[in-house]
Amino acid sequence: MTAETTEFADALRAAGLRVTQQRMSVLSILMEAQDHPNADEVFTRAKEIDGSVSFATVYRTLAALEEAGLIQRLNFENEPARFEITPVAEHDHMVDIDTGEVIEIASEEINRLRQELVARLGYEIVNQHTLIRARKKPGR
Amino acid sequence: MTAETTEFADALRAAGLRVTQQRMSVLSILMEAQDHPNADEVFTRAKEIDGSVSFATVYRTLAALEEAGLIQRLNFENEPARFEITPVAEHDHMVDIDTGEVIEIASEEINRLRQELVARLGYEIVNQHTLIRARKKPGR
DNA sequence: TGACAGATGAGAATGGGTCGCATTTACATG
DNA sequence: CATGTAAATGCGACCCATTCTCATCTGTCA
Repeated sequence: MTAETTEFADALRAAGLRVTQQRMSVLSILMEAQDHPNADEVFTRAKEIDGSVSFATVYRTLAALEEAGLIQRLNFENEPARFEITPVAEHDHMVDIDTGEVIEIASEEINRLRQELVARLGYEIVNQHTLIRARKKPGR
Repeated sequence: MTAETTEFADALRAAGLRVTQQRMSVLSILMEAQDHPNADEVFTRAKEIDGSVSFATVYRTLAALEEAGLIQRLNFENEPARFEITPVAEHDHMVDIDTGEVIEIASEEINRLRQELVARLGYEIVNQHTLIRARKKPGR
Protein backbone atom coordinates (compact mmCIF):
# COMPACT_ATOMS: atom_id res chain seq x y z
CA MET A 1 0.00 0.00 0.00
CA THR A 2 2.82 2.37 0.81
CA ALA A 3 4.35 1.72 -2.57
CA GLU A 4 1.03 2.37 -4.23
CA THR A 5 0.48 5.44 -2.13
CA THR A 6 3.79 6.86 -3.23
CA GLU A 7 2.99 5.94 -6.79
CA PHE A 8 -0.34 7.76 -6.66
CA ALA A 9 1.25 10.79 -5.07
CA ASP A 10 3.98 10.89 -7.67
CA ALA A 11 1.46 10.61 -10.46
CA LEU A 12 -0.49 13.51 -9.01
CA ARG A 13 2.60 15.64 -8.57
CA ALA A 14 3.77 14.79 -12.08
CA ALA A 15 0.45 16.10 -13.34
CA GLY A 16 0.97 19.32 -11.43
CA LEU A 17 -1.76 18.50 -8.94
CA ARG A 18 -1.50 18.85 -5.20
CA VAL A 19 -1.57 15.61 -3.28
CA THR A 20 -4.67 15.60 -1.12
CA GLN A 21 -6.33 12.87 0.87
CA GLN A 22 -9.43 13.10 -1.30
CA ARG A 23 -7.51 12.65 -4.53
CA MET A 24 -5.63 9.72 -3.07
CA SER A 25 -8.90 8.16 -1.99
CA VAL A 26 -10.52 8.52 -5.38
CA LEU A 27 -7.44 7.25 -7.14
CA SER A 28 -7.12 4.21 -4.89
CA ILE A 29 -10.77 3.36 -5.32
CA LEU A 30 -10.49 3.39 -9.07
CA MET A 31 -7.23 1.44 -8.82
CA GLU A 32 -8.86 -1.32 -6.86
CA ALA A 33 -12.16 -1.29 -8.73
CA GLN A 34 -12.85 -4.36 -10.78
CA ASP A 35 -15.79 -2.63 -12.41
CA HIS A 36 -16.46 0.76 -13.97
CA PRO A 37 -18.02 2.84 -11.20
CA ASN A 38 -19.91 6.05 -11.86
CA ALA A 39 -19.36 9.23 -9.87
CA ASP A 40 -21.98 8.27 -7.32
CA GLU A 41 -20.39 4.90 -6.69
CA VAL A 42 -16.95 6.43 -6.42
CA PHE A 43 -18.37 8.86 -3.88
CA THR A 44 -19.99 6.10 -1.82
CA ARG A 45 -16.84 4.01 -1.77
CA ALA A 46 -14.67 7.03 -1.06
CA LYS A 47 -16.77 7.97 1.93
CA GLU A 48 -16.13 4.56 3.44
CA ILE A 49 -12.42 5.13 3.57
CA ASP A 50 -12.42 8.88 3.96
CA GLY A 51 -15.69 9.96 5.53
CA SER A 52 -15.23 13.62 4.81
CA VAL A 53 -15.20 13.67 1.02
CA SER A 54 -17.97 15.60 -0.60
CA PHE A 55 -19.83 14.92 -3.77
CA ALA A 56 -18.56 18.06 -5.41
CA THR A 57 -14.98 17.13 -4.67
CA VAL A 58 -15.44 13.71 -6.18
CA TYR A 59 -16.61 15.34 -9.38
CA ARG A 60 -13.85 17.91 -9.31
CA THR A 61 -11.28 15.23 -8.59
CA LEU A 62 -12.54 13.00 -11.35
CA ALA A 63 -12.36 15.92 -13.75
CA ALA A 64 -8.85 16.78 -12.61
CA LEU A 65 -7.66 13.18 -12.87
CA GLU A 66 -9.19 12.87 -16.30
CA GLU A 67 -7.54 16.09 -17.39
CA ALA A 68 -4.24 14.73 -16.10
CA GLY A 69 -4.79 11.56 -18.10
CA LEU A 70 -4.74 9.33 -15.03
CA ILE A 71 -8.28 8.14 -15.49
CA GLN A 72 -10.78 7.97 -18.30
CA ARG A 73 -14.41 8.96 -18.44
CA LEU A 74 -16.73 6.56 -20.21
CA ASN A 75 -19.93 8.03 -21.59
CA PHE A 76 -22.56 5.36 -21.83
CA GLU A 77 -26.04 5.98 -23.15
CA ASN A 78 -28.77 7.12 -20.83
CA GLU A 79 -26.76 6.67 -17.69
CA PRO A 80 -24.23 8.66 -15.70
CA ALA A 81 -20.61 8.63 -16.82
CA ARG A 82 -18.38 5.87 -15.52
CA PHE A 83 -14.67 5.98 -14.81
CA GLU A 84 -11.65 3.74 -15.02
CA ILE A 85 -7.93 4.04 -14.49
CA THR A 86 -6.38 4.82 -17.84
CA PRO A 87 -5.70 1.36 -19.22
CA VAL A 88 -2.26 0.40 -20.48
CA ALA A 89 -3.74 -0.97 -23.68
CA GLU A 90 -6.52 1.06 -25.25
CA HIS A 91 -9.76 -0.80 -25.36
CA ASP A 92 -13.42 -0.30 -26.12
CA HIS A 93 -16.50 -1.36 -24.22
CA MET A 94 -19.33 -3.67 -24.95
CA VAL A 95 -22.49 -3.52 -22.88
CA ASP A 96 -24.68 -6.57 -22.54
CA ILE A 97 -28.05 -4.89 -23.03
CA ASP A 98 -29.82 -7.59 -21.04
CA THR A 99 -27.61 -7.69 -17.97
CA GLY A 100 -25.93 -4.29 -18.10
CA GLU A 101 -22.57 -6.01 -17.79
CA VAL A 102 -19.67 -4.07 -19.25
CA ILE A 103 -17.02 -6.07 -21.12
CA GLU A 104 -13.73 -4.65 -22.30
CA ILE A 105 -12.70 -5.49 -25.82
CA ALA A 106 -9.75 -4.55 -27.95
CA SER A 107 -8.30 -5.13 -31.38
CA GLU A 108 -4.96 -3.82 -32.54
CA GLU A 109 -6.12 -4.35 -36.08
CA ILE A 110 -9.15 -2.12 -35.67
CA ASN A 111 -7.13 0.54 -33.90
CA ARG A 112 -4.68 0.61 -36.77
CA LEU A 113 -7.34 0.77 -39.48
CA ARG A 114 -9.12 3.53 -37.63
CA GLN A 115 -5.96 5.50 -37.25
CA GLU A 116 -5.25 5.20 -40.98
CA LEU A 117 -8.78 6.16 -41.91
CA VAL A 118 -8.61 9.32 -39.85
CA ALA A 119 -5.12 10.15 -41.10
CA ARG A 120 -6.35 9.90 -44.67
CA LEU A 121 -8.81 12.68 -43.88
CA GLY A 122 -5.99 14.83 -42.59
CA TYR A 123 -6.71 14.36 -38.90
CA GLU A 124 -5.01 12.74 -35.97
CA ILE A 125 -6.92 10.97 -33.21
CA VAL A 126 -6.88 12.72 -29.86
CA ASN A 127 -8.93 9.98 -28.31
CA GLN A 128 -11.74 7.72 -29.31
CA HIS A 129 -14.27 5.45 -27.79
CA THR A 130 -16.40 2.72 -29.23
CA LEU A 131 -19.48 1.61 -27.39
CA ILE A 132 -21.08 -1.60 -28.55
CA ARG A 133 -24.48 -2.60 -27.30
CA ALA A 134 -24.74 -6.33 -27.72
CA ARG A 135 -26.74 -9.36 -26.73
CA LYS A 136 -25.55 -12.86 -25.94
CA LYS A 137 -26.01 -15.11 -28.94
CA PRO A 138 -28.91 -17.47 -28.31
CA GLY A 139 -27.32 -20.68 -29.55
CA ARG A 140 -24.61 -20.91 -26.88
CA MET B 1 -42.60 16.93 -51.09
CA THR B 2 -45.83 15.01 -51.46
CA ALA B 3 -43.89 11.88 -52.21
CA GLU B 4 -41.74 12.43 -49.18
CA THR B 5 -44.75 13.22 -47.06
CA THR B 6 -46.34 9.93 -48.00
CA GLU B 7 -43.08 8.18 -47.39
CA PHE B 8 -42.81 9.64 -43.89
CA ALA B 9 -46.40 8.76 -43.11
CA ASP B 10 -45.91 5.20 -44.31
CA ALA B 11 -42.77 4.85 -42.26
CA LEU B 12 -44.64 6.04 -39.18
CA ARG B 13 -47.56 3.73 -39.81
CA ALA B 14 -45.23 0.83 -40.45
CA ALA B 15 -43.71 1.50 -37.06
CA GLY B 16 -47.14 1.39 -35.48
CA LEU B 17 -47.12 5.11 -34.77
CA ARG B 18 -49.95 7.49 -35.44
CA VAL B 19 -49.29 10.01 -38.15
CA THR B 20 -49.37 13.45 -36.58
CA GLN B 21 -48.36 16.81 -37.86
CA GLN B 22 -45.66 17.09 -35.20
CA ARG B 23 -44.05 13.81 -36.11
CA MET B 24 -44.09 14.73 -39.76
CA SER B 25 -42.45 18.06 -38.95
CA VAL B 26 -39.68 16.51 -36.90
CA LEU B 27 -39.06 13.84 -39.48
CA SER B 28 -38.89 16.32 -42.35
CA ILE B 29 -36.50 18.53 -40.45
CA LEU B 30 -34.12 15.68 -39.83
CA MET B 31 -34.52 14.57 -43.43
CA GLU B 32 -33.49 17.94 -44.75
CA ALA B 33 -30.82 18.60 -42.15
CA GLN B 34 -27.29 18.66 -43.47
CA ASP B 35 -25.94 18.66 -39.92
CA HIS B 36 -26.63 16.74 -36.74
CA PRO B 37 -29.03 18.90 -34.74
CA ASN B 38 -29.73 18.44 -31.06
CA ALA B 39 -33.23 18.41 -29.57
CA ASP B 40 -33.20 22.14 -29.05
CA GLU B 41 -32.27 22.82 -32.66
CA VAL B 42 -34.89 20.39 -33.92
CA PHE B 43 -37.42 22.21 -31.78
CA THR B 44 -36.44 25.64 -33.10
CA ARG B 45 -36.59 24.50 -36.71
CA ALA B 46 -39.83 22.62 -36.14
CA LYS B 47 -41.49 25.67 -34.69
CA GLU B 48 -40.73 27.58 -37.88
CA ILE B 49 -42.79 25.22 -39.97
CA ASP B 50 -45.31 24.16 -37.38
CA GLY B 51 -45.61 26.88 -34.78
CA SER B 52 -47.50 24.83 -32.27
CA VAL B 53 -45.02 22.06 -31.51
CA SER B 54 -43.86 21.93 -27.94
CA PHE B 55 -40.52 21.03 -26.54
CA ALA B 56 -41.92 18.00 -24.76
CA THR B 57 -43.36 16.67 -27.98
CA VAL B 58 -40.08 17.09 -29.80
CA TYR B 59 -38.43 14.93 -27.16
CA ARG B 60 -41.23 12.40 -27.18
CA THR B 61 -41.21 12.28 -30.95
CA LEU B 62 -37.45 11.88 -31.12
CA ALA B 63 -37.69 9.02 -28.64
CA ALA B 64 -40.49 7.39 -30.62
CA LEU B 65 -38.69 7.76 -33.92
CA GLU B 66 -35.53 6.36 -32.42
CA GLU B 67 -37.46 3.43 -30.99
CA ALA B 68 -38.94 2.85 -34.43
CA GLY B 69 -35.47 2.87 -35.93
CA LEU B 70 -36.19 5.83 -38.19
CA ILE B 71 -33.64 8.08 -36.57
CA GLN B 72 -30.54 7.65 -34.46
CA ARG B 73 -29.45 9.38 -31.32
CA LEU B 74 -25.79 10.39 -31.14
CA ASN B 75 -24.37 10.78 -27.67
CA PHE B 76 -21.45 13.15 -27.75
CA GLU B 77 -19.45 14.11 -24.71
CA ASN B 78 -20.50 17.01 -22.54
CA GLU B 79 -23.20 18.18 -24.84
CA PRO B 80 -26.84 17.37 -25.53
CA ALA B 81 -27.64 14.40 -27.74
CA ARG B 82 -27.83 14.96 -31.47
CA PHE B 83 -29.98 13.19 -34.00
CA GLU B 84 -29.83 12.01 -37.59
CA ILE B 85 -32.01 10.04 -39.96
CA THR B 86 -30.89 6.43 -39.73
CA PRO B 87 -28.23 6.29 -42.42
CA VAL B 88 -28.33 3.67 -45.14
CA ALA B 89 -24.72 2.77 -44.52
CA GLU B 90 -23.66 2.62 -40.89
CA HIS B 91 -21.04 5.14 -40.05
CA ASP B 92 -19.22 6.61 -37.10
CA HIS B 93 -18.51 10.18 -36.16
CA MET B 94 -15.38 12.19 -35.78
CA VAL B 95 -15.48 15.50 -33.96
CA ASP B 96 -12.91 18.15 -34.71
CA ILE B 97 -12.11 19.21 -31.16
CA ASP B 98 -11.04 22.66 -32.27
CA THR B 99 -14.01 23.59 -34.46
CA GLY B 100 -16.70 21.27 -33.14
CA GLU B 101 -17.36 20.09 -36.69
CA VAL B 102 -18.81 16.61 -36.97
CA ILE B 103 -17.53 14.42 -39.78
CA GLU B 104 -19.04 11.10 -40.74
CA ILE B 105 -16.63 8.27 -41.33
CA ALA B 106 -17.07 4.63 -42.20
CA SER B 107 -15.07 1.52 -42.90
CA GLU B 108 -16.55 -1.76 -43.99
CA GLU B 109 -13.34 -3.42 -42.90
CA ILE B 110 -13.60 -2.15 -39.36
CA ASN B 111 -17.27 -3.05 -39.15
CA ARG B 112 -16.46 -6.60 -40.19
CA LEU B 113 -13.57 -7.00 -37.76
CA ARG B 114 -15.66 -5.62 -34.95
CA GLN B 115 -18.50 -7.95 -35.74
CA GLU B 116 -16.13 -10.93 -35.72
CA LEU B 117 -14.52 -9.85 -32.48
CA VAL B 118 -17.84 -9.62 -30.73
CA ALA B 119 -19.07 -12.88 -32.23
CA ARG B 120 -15.97 -14.63 -30.89
CA LEU B 121 -17.09 -13.58 -27.41
CA GLY B 122 -20.48 -15.12 -28.01
CA TYR B 123 -22.35 -11.88 -28.59
CA GLU B 124 -24.08 -10.22 -31.47
CA ILE B 125 -24.06 -6.48 -31.99
CA VAL B 126 -27.36 -4.74 -31.44
CA ASN B 127 -25.87 -1.41 -32.33
CA GLN B 128 -22.62 0.37 -31.87
CA HIS B 129 -21.15 3.79 -32.10
CA THR B 130 -17.62 5.05 -32.32
CA LEU B 131 -16.86 8.61 -31.40
CA ILE B 132 -13.45 9.90 -32.38
CA ARG B 133 -12.19 13.19 -31.08
CA ALA B 134 -9.55 14.39 -33.50
CA ARG B 135 -7.54 17.39 -34.51
CA LYS B 136 -6.47 18.53 -37.96
CA LYS B 137 -2.92 17.48 -38.68
CA PRO B 138 -0.65 20.52 -38.54
CA GLY B 139 1.43 19.85 -41.64
CA ARG B 140 -1.38 20.12 -44.19
C1' DT C 1 -69.52 10.26 -37.49
C1' DG C 2 -68.47 8.79 -32.50
C1' DA C 3 -65.74 6.64 -29.25
C1' DC C 4 -61.56 6.42 -27.25
C1' DA C 5 -56.72 5.25 -27.00
C1' DG C 6 -52.98 7.60 -27.98
C1' DA C 7 -50.71 12.21 -28.71
C1' DT C 8 -49.99 16.95 -27.36
C1' DG C 9 -48.94 21.53 -24.71
C1' DA C 10 -47.56 23.73 -20.74
C1' DG C 11 -45.12 23.76 -17.05
C1' DA C 12 -43.38 21.38 -13.01
C1' DA C 13 -40.19 17.86 -11.66
C1' DT C 14 -36.00 15.07 -11.94
C1' DG C 15 -31.28 14.08 -11.86
C1' DG C 16 -26.53 14.33 -13.27
C1' DG C 17 -23.28 17.56 -12.94
C1' DT C 18 -21.25 22.44 -11.81
C1' DC C 19 -20.56 26.77 -9.20
C1' DG C 20 -19.88 30.38 -5.46
C1' DC C 21 -18.07 31.23 -1.38
C1' DA C 22 -16.35 30.73 3.16
C1' DT C 23 -13.07 27.65 5.21
C1' DT C 24 -9.22 24.49 5.22
C1' DT C 25 -4.94 22.57 3.59
C1' DA C 26 -0.63 21.56 0.86
C1' DC C 27 3.60 23.07 0.37
C1' DA C 28 7.24 26.66 -0.80
C1' DT C 29 9.97 29.82 1.79
C1' DG C 30 12.25 31.99 5.45
C1' DC D 1 9.47 24.37 12.01
C1' DA D 2 6.28 28.47 11.59
C1' DT D 3 3.80 30.87 8.09
C1' DG D 4 1.79 33.04 3.81
C1' DT D 5 -0.74 31.98 -0.01
C1' DA D 6 -2.80 29.81 -3.74
C1' DA D 7 -5.18 25.78 -4.45
C1' DA D 8 -8.55 22.43 -2.73
C1' DT D 9 -12.60 21.36 -0.12
C1' DG D 10 -17.55 21.15 1.81
C1' DC D 11 -21.85 22.67 1.48
C1' DG D 12 -25.73 24.17 -0.60
C1' DA D 13 -27.59 26.62 -4.39
C1' DC D 14 -27.84 26.36 -9.11
C1' DC D 15 -27.91 24.82 -14.17
C1' DC D 16 -29.60 22.46 -17.94
C1' DA D 17 -31.02 18.41 -20.61
C1' DT D 18 -34.59 15.47 -20.40
C1' DT D 19 -38.88 13.39 -18.51
C1' DC D 20 -43.24 13.46 -16.29
C1' DT D 21 -48.12 14.95 -15.08
C1' DC D 22 -52.39 15.97 -16.39
C1' DA D 23 -55.93 18.34 -18.74
C1' DT D 24 -57.09 18.76 -23.50
C1' DC D 25 -57.06 17.44 -28.25
C1' DT D 26 -56.89 14.37 -32.39
C1' DG D 27 -56.08 10.06 -35.41
C1' DT D 28 -58.01 6.04 -36.34
C1' DC D 29 -61.19 2.38 -36.64
C1' DA D 30 -65.73 0.66 -36.24
